[in-house]
Amino acid sequence: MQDFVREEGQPPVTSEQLVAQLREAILCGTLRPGDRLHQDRLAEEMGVSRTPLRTALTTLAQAGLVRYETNRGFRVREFSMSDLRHGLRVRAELEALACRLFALHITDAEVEHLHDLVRQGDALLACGTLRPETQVPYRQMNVEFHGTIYRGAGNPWLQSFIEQLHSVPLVSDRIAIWEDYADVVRSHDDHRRIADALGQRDGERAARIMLEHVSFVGAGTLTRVSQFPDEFLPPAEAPGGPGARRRPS
Amino acid sequence: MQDFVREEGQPPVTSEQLVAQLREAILCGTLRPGDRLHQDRLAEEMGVSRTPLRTALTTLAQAGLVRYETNRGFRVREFSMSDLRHGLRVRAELEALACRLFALHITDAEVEHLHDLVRQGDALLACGTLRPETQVPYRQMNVEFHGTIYRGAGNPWLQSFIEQLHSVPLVSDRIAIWEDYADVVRSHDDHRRIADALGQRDGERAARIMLEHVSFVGAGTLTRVSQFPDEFLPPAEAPGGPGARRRPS
DNA sequence: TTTATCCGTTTTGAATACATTATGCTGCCG
DNA sequence: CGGCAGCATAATGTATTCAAAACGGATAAA
Repeated sequence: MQDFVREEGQPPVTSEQLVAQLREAILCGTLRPGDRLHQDRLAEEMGVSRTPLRTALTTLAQAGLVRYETNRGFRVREFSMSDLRHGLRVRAELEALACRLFALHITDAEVEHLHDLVRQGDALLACGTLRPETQVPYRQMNVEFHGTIYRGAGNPWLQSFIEQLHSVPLVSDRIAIWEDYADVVRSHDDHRRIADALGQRDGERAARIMLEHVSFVGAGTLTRVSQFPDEFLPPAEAPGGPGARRRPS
Repeated sequence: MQDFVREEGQPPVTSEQLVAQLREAILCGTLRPGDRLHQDRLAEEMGVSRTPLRTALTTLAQAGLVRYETNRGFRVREFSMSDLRHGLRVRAELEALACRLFALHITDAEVEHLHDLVRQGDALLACGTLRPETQVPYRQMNVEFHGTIYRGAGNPWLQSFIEQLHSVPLVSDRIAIWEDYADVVRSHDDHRRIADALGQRDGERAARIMLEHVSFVGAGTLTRVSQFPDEFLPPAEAPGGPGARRRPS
């Protein structure tokens, strides 16, 4: 919530730290899509002046997390279903490309790391059902699996673009919504095959699987989002009443 | 270098205009890679205070045209050959994807526009040789051809990423270095075939040609750049003596 | 000769002050 | 009663000021 407030006598806050805090607040939903970002208010809450705050907001605007209109300030960006679909389409394609590139120079150690992550997932899914306490570690494993591949590709542009997409709330695997155990098993099996294909230096096959993998998982997420748009998408005015999310004045 | 100076009594300069001016200066080479961007000096040259200038520089840093180090200021980003190769690889792939997506919903009018651009190129190349005065219009045609496709794809993320790559000095077609007439003719023939394929709604074929097209033209550019690195790339430590643009390694 | 350190200068980063633009209300007019 | 002009308010954009960090050179010691 308003965990922005800075302790007294702390090292001075830099605008870079503000970027991190604001990004976190946006991705966590503390700041909701469409929210107006009053500079004076925010600056006071975060314990800085408007200057570094504006710097941070400018950075986030360029990164696409907030929108800016001249003389009308910043507000948290809203993502339409269309935005999400388009983002997923490109992410799928880029991560597939990452597979092709990675396969060209992947080391045995990297292959082993991927297999290791697959084994972690095996263990988490071994119980035969979706348990709440396995969600977080499974998600971590998933993020690490994808990250290993697109970082390993060794193309800084590719990495940058994929990371931009991963910072979009619902495009990232980070927020994949798992409901059906069978789907998770299938998705995890994709991981296994991708690791195998990369182990055999078959980038094309890995790319094909990755393309389908991201597309399928993303489609599932989008379907669930469209069923319950209130929980994920901006237009939903918080049902918790007007008192919710009130900032201290 | 300091052609920034603003007329007196003009409408106030916004930081967005500064972004445009600085981008232009960087892409044109007025500001050279590695150049330190002194805030006081630049601000005075451009007739504004440091505040909006810093905003503009922050934006450009996020866009990747300048580099920023805390407490050490901004400097024009240097691109290594590796950066350029990686950028081209991704651009080729993304523009190919744009072809596939565009083919799904391209209109007859859009097809006609592409054919029209091809005809413009035909006219410019009709004389059978590379004439200096045709370079600019040919380049404009080229930029418009590619832009029509990747904008027409209708995917904002894809468009954004491609445009990011086009703002990298040597990755963009904007700066393609044409030397061999035969190469230009071949490149132009690629355009013709891409337009044909899109006219037949054959996105796959258009994508294949586009991938090869961008790769081939880019490779040519990179080859020429590596032959005369001094003219395009920064790392060439000027052997012309210590007075020239010295930087600590 | 080389290296380390101190101190003044320069430059950046943040805070404050000022100007400009948008916003919202009131009151008047049709 | 609806609509619009005008003013008061608030919020943004820019300029200026202040503080902290980095740079550079001179000096002193090894």
